[in-house]
Amino acid sequence: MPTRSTDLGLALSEVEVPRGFGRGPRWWCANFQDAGFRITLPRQAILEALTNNSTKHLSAEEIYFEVHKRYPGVGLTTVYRTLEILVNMGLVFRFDFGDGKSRYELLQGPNAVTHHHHLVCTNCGRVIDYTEFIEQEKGLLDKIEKVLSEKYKFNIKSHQIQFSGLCEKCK
Amino acid sequence: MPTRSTDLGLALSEVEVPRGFGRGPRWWCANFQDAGFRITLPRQAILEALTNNSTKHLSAEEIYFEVHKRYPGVGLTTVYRTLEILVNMGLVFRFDFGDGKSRYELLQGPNAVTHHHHLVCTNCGRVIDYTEFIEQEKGLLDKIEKVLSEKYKFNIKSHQIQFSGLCEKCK
DNA sequence: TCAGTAATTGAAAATGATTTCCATTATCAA
DNA sequence: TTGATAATGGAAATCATTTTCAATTACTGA
Ligand SMILES: [Mn+2]
Ligand SMILES: [Mn+2]
Ligand SMILES: [Zn+2]
Ligand SMILES: [Zn+2]
Repeated sequence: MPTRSTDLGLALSEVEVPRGFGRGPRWWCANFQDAGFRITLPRQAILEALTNNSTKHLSAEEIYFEVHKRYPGVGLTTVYRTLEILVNMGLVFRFDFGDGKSRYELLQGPNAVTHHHHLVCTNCGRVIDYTEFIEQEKGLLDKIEKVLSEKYKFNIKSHQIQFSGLCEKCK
Repeated sequence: MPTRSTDLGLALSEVEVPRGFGRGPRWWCANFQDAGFRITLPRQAILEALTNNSTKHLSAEEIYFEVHKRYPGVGLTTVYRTLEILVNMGLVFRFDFGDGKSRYELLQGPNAVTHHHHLVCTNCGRVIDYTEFIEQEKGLLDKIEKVLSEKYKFNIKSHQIQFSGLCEKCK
């Protein structure tokens, strides 16, 4: 018997030695297993949806719709639950752009978008990712983070820079 | 008759020529009048609550409680409505620190807190204002703002920098 | 391989912040 | 002082998110 398999039909060798992406192996399985969480079909589906839309800023419901196309049995509640886990594990970042719902962005994996910050239109909600000056931002923030961590005894996990205003159409 | 008075009992000379603060004259009246809004008792009460708590990060309901102490007739709905106006006028900034409710900070007036950014505990919700490196941050952000405004045709109104992590007690 | 056990799930109900409605009241220009 | 209309507050509606709970499923250990 070359590979054992789980009830999900996932070859364990894939779980243990991820190599590709997209339809293929699952780079994030180790994260789940290490944290004591199980690998389930809904969780796969949700990661897949995030991966296939890594340049967007999907809400929980939008992720649910995305998942629903291929896995109609997955519920919205599970989407919320999985997103919470992913945020806590640091694989996903949760944003609030002021439209009343949380929005999520994949931080890890081969398909993750590179480090960037945001420009948000307060009128229509449009969000632009920008990477201009990102190195300078990163340099300054690293320095600040070091000082603040020590002074305020904070264990800093992440940062966020956001500009708000009116986009071309809205101003 | 030296000064006329409004139905609110506010001497018009105070409205037109604000000079002090706290219990006294109303620096923000011009903002409301210029924007075509009326000066009302609920609005005074809300500005007063924000002014007397400018170092906190009150939610709409907390502002409502604060207002309620002195003006029990003012409703929560009006607090929400007034906050929206204040945010749009740029007198108040709306934050989301991840606890499910918006929080507000006074930006203008003699009692406003100086320009700063935030450190947020994702576990207990504690928020720390920091001003370390604020000049360097401001310098860099101004430069970035100039470039982004032009490149993306955005009319940038404000920015935000936020660090998230665990505070001393929670880590 | 397989059963036992605890984790996970989906649907429905609950929650809670914010918004909408609407009849009444108050501001303020004339 | 008065009239047009902006503003108000309470109740009801909305809507994103959370909770509940009985049924299902993944994984452990034999
Ligand atoms: Mn982004
Ligand atoms: Mn602050
Ligand atoms: Zn816009
Ligand atoms: Zn804390």
